[in-house]
Amino acid sequence: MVTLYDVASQAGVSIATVSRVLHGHGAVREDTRVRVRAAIDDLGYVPDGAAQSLARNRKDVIGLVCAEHSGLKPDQYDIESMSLMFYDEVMRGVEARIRERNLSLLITFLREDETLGAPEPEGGPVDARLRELSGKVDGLLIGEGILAPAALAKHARRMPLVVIAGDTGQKGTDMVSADNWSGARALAEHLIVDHGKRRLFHIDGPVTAPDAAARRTALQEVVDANPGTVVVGTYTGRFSVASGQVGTERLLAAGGPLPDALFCANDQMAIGALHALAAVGIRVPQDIAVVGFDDIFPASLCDPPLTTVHQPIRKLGERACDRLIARIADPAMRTKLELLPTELVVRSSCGCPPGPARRREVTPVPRRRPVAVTALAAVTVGAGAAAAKSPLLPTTER
Amino acid sequence: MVTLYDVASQAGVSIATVSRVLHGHGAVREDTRVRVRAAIDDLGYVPDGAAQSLARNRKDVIGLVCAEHSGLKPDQYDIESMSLMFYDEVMRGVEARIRERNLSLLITFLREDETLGAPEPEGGPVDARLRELSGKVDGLLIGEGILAPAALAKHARRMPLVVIAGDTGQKGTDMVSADNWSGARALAEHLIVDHGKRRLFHIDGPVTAPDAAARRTALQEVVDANPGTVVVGTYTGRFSVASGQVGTERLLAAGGPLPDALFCANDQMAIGALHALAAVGIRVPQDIAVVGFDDIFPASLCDPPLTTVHQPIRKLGERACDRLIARIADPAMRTKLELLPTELVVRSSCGCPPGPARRREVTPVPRRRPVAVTALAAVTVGAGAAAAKSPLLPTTER
DNA sequence: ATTGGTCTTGTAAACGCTTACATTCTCGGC
DNA sequence: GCCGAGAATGTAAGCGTTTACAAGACCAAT
Repeated sequence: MVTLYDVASQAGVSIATVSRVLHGHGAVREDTRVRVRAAIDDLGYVPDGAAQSLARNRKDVIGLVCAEHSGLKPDQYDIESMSLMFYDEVMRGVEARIRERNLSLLITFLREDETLGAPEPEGGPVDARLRELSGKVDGLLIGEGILAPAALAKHARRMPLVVIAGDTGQKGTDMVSADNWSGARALAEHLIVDHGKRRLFHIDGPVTAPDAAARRTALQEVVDANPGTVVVGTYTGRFSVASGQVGTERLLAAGGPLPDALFCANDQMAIGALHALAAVGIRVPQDIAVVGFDDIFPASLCDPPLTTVHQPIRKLGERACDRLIARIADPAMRTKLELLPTELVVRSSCGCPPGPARRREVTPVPRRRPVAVTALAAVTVGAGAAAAKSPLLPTTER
Repeated sequence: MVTLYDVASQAGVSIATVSRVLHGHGAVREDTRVRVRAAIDDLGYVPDGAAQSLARNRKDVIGLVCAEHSGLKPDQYDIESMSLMFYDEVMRGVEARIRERNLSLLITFLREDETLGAPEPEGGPVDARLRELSGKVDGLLIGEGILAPAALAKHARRMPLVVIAGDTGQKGTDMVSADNWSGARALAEHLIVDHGKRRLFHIDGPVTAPDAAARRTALQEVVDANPGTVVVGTYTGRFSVASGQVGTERLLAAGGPLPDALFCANDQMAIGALHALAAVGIRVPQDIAVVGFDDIFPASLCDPPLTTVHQPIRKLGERACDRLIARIADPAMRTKLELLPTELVVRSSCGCPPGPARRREVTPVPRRRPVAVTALAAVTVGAGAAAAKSPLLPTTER
């Protein structure tokens, strides 16, 4: 291994001088600089990262902790696994930022069996992995749902840490999330206000999922805000295609009039619903509208193409990274939650005419306390949306 | 920051002893061990990775260098971008191995504008990034097509390095690739031997792509080996949906009898072909068969589902990682190329009946010099395949 | 020549760990 | 009680940087 000493002796200077020309810090006479550069090139010297970290007292490395969905067969993609791409996209966002600042990115996947399928309380293997990691990085980016909020907060106290797509209710930890709530509102309003749907069936996500909660609340609020509208039933799914299908089959088996629309908590379940409906010959969107959430890739491919809400995943990574870097620079900074706007993606499963997807960024709706929302929404939000005459409806298109 | 010294003084021992209980190396009396452990937990001590690396003279980090396809709009998946998932999958394979051995994974994406769209000769920005990286890792995994073979070989001489999906012709560098050649042979044989297709049109990949070359050669060999079979034309595409579409339109515009099959060098182009065919009402597979390569996710979703060849991408990552670790342990080891078997995925675009995909691992065909192949293949391979009566044909299914 | 200032360069002390070697305990056998 | 062999522990020398500080070189002004 070539070290500073080798370069120094080859160039006939001290290691301090070599270090200086390497970083352009102190003043170095032109001819010395040239000599040193020559020696560096000649020997093919590359500074040792570990020694630099030790001397500088920073690693210039940030860690990204992802949850791996292990049900997936290696080397086989399927619709379920599309949610996996979430982290791939986050990673690209993070990496872009990292690189601009000449840092490095350390990746760790946590398998589902490690995370116990549910956020780990504390002291478990994930906790240990995180501690171990903390010796190698300046800060950590961690996905939601991997560690229980309490454990997360504990780690955040010991090292710079920001949570990606975290529970927006949780305070005291830096977080960057998509504005699920406003996105779901926009989607519900599109269905209710723009399309005049009145009787909605809700295929909900797991009760433990914070994003499902946000979407659920938003739907309920929009329904409450629009008299005459009602959620005729709810099925609690598990975010999988199969559960969306089962939920729909249950609905159909129960008999009674078909609801106007199926509001699914994610695209996978919406796709499941589409399957179930197609199986019994119910036409979408003529007989019933179906909408999803997330805008996973197959959403644009299914029949009919799915109206959904797109999340700014890559941006999530970028912002989380920015936040982390800020936190590293100033550990005393106030923690905060940052909500990124989502995008309403209108295709044809909602009843809009077929054609290329129409996209509209959802302006964040300021969130009020539950009581206030119900009261105000009837006036403010409902009326506002109606007055604005959504640019996504066929009549206003173009 | 809590250091060994803090723990040592808290436990009333020397730092050497703390280090010993930390790693269970030397003998430590039970009560001391307990005292030290208590101090560690108490202070929340975590060893500093940089200091460890420096002292141990190894980083326990390996780097993965991926090429990013920059044409992609952030946050929007499309068919083209599915090839991007290649690295995501490789990464998972690598990470799995890395973790078993308690190493860390450092990720770097190279954007297309950095890689100049083509393998960089030497001394360019990628070269510099790689050198820089080499100070932070014990070894590097790098994707094919990022750096020109010569530059790659130069780096390989300076540090442990293995190429993923590299040009299988290149020697002197460790490489792990999928057996494109055997996969393409199997696919071509399925079309020609099993389905009796005689007149094939080839939608080829770019001349610069080594994997396209392997597939091209394989096709030609199978054609040569089967008298009466002919490649009626070739269009050189660019691996994109659009180029597949254009190629097919050209073919149609040229008039003349329709070939029996379209042999596309990747799935994206096959999907483009499907579009072009559907646009003029030509039915697949009744009027013409179409096959792709890679088995990207949309291949199973398009109409009809695409018969193609699946690559063991995750395994590629695993094996490359294993190889790198071996190389790090023994820098003098002979370099070698490892070919991983591919899988023939039969859906219905080839003319097989619809239904779930039938998969069959392709046994590697020993590669002979061009002359020998042509001579022997007519007997060995052709006859062999016919005798075996492919288990994928409808008649032999089930 | 001396002085004082600016440039340029060198010296040496960290940084936090591992580990070879030295030292001190402990204890059974005498 | 003393010896010697392990066992347990401590000491200190690295590992390759960065950087504060010291020192030397050079030059203009005195």
